[in-house]
Amino acid sequence: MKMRTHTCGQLRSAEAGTPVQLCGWVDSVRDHGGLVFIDLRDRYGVTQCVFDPRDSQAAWDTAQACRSEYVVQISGEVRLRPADMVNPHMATGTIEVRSRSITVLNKAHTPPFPLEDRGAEHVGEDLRLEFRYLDLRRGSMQQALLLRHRVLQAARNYFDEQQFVEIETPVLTKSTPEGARDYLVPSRLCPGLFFALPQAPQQYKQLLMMAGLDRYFQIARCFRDEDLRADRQPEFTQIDLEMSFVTVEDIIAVVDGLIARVMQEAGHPVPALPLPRMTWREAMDRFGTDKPDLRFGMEIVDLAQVFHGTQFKVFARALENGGAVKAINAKGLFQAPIKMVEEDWTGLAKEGGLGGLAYIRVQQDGTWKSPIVKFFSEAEKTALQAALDIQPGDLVLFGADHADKVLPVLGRLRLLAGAHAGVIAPDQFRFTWVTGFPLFERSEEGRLVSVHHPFTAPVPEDLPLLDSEPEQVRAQAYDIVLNGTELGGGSIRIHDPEFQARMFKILGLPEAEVQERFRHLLRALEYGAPPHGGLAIGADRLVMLLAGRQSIRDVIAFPKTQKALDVMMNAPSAVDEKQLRDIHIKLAVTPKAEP
RNA sequence: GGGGUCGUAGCUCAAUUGGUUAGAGUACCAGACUGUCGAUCUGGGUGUUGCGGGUUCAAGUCCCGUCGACCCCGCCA
Repeated sequence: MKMRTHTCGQLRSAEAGTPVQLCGWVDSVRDHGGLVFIDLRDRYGVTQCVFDPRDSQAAWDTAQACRSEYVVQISGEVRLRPADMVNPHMATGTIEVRSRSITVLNKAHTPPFPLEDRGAEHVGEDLRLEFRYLDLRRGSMQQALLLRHRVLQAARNYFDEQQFVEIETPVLTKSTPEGARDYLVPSRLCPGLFFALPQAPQQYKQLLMMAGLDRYFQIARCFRDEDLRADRQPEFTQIDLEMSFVTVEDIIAVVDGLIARVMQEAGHPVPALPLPRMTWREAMDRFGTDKPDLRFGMEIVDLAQVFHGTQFKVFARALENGGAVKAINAKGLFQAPIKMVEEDWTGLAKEGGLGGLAYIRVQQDGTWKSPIVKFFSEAEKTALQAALDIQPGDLVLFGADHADKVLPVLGRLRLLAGAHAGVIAPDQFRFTWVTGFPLFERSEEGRLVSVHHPFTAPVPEDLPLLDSEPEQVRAQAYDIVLNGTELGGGSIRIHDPEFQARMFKILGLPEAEVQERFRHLLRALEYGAPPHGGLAIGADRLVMLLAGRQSIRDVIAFPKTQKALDVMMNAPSAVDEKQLRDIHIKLAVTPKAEP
């Protein structure tokens, strides 16, 4: 005999008269003294079960003693509800189960927070995480996990159709000091040596191309020991892929198809393909960021022409020093609190290295209120109005300094202004590719470092600049961006061992270090490496955006808190002496007592 | 490492200028009720105001420290 014949979301009018047995959680008990109603819940839905003492006194007794979240088994018969008792808000609202017996499979304490989505949305997240198994009983959390499953399943199907092979790569691997901080795992068999958990399967997937696997993908867990954010967890999931004998165009086409498939699976409008593209330079100039949010305007406008030869010293000095004067028009925000503009936003500009933040508030009658307008000539005002399409009610924000300082500041102000104005449509999905990233940038110490990673191939026509002006060299790298979030990125890799060695040299890596860290890769390149490239998409971020959530924690079953703690399992935790002895570790600190 | 918001009943929150016995909704408990479905009605407060110290006649409120959650900067090749 099965424990249940149907699920709690399954029964309809067609089953009227059928004997059924249901299992689930007590969602609510409504005790009328005579009749008792139990709403029985499982993953699939809720079914109303009615207990009438005239049907079974024993069942009625048990039913009225049930409490929320008891796990019960109910058997009875499906019955059509009278027309005036149909509940149009329930999928199973046309029927109920006339119950003849009920078994309490397990009692339950009163939950520490309400499990109805209505009451649970404002519950402290730390409490939800401590009792995550209860939090995950909630419909909205189950929907999120279900969407995640469907998106990943759709990705698997898509890649399978495209002749990709799913291959697992090691989780115990080698530390790579560049990039993010590694999670380390001590080796018991090799005293004093450590594995690292992978930040990404980068080198393994390249080696799979050299193995001739040609098209690889993996839903890969990755680990980075860095500080957390709403969209960053120390362990996260990438949809990782790599292809041989391809150009940038081939990879973008495959990912375009994946995006379309996933959007369809999530029930969102499928974007027209190919997805739009812009260069990194254009993204920086128009949006002040390499991950532009295209859901609203307020784009950055260059004012070098407008203020050429201006009397306003701040702008004149910036332009004379090879800098820039740029602005955004925060449309309609002339009444933004002056405190926000002069303290929060100006503070942000100063953090970004600017001297301050100039602004104009355009009153409804068209007059410009601003500390700086008095320095502008009539011609400048006219040109400025035209350049920024200034209308009554607008707020114009200026930045004047070197472009690489001005642009990021205006980019961040644009996002704040857009949010403040409420013009960022939450239900829109605006994808864009960003291509042509610089290959190198200068580190704080002035050293040349890879923007992406040291295996990234340069754009061929920029090769002559490699030694003379390395910072002008563009990479064959690309990011896929959705609504201002970097979803993923990748590149065409270097497949020539001599060129790869030259790259390490340009990056200033000592030969000994190259040998220690990358010998396997350089050697593999010498045994017949195909041209190849790939990309990785942040699966958590993708699902978060598709689900309309604000945090990736909402689409991860068991996420960590901002201090990277698992407050349900209470991890990390102290270990005993013997465990430490086994792995040859001596603690330099006494662990803080656990909470 | 830095900036910010917060911490009061199981949960979500309130508590005037520092002033009586810390309240409300909900949950929970008990009772009533044969058609409810956010059931209803009656009754019940279940509290280490995160923790430690200080100021004061008096602290949920002010000060110092500390712990924790969240958001952001740095960081994330």
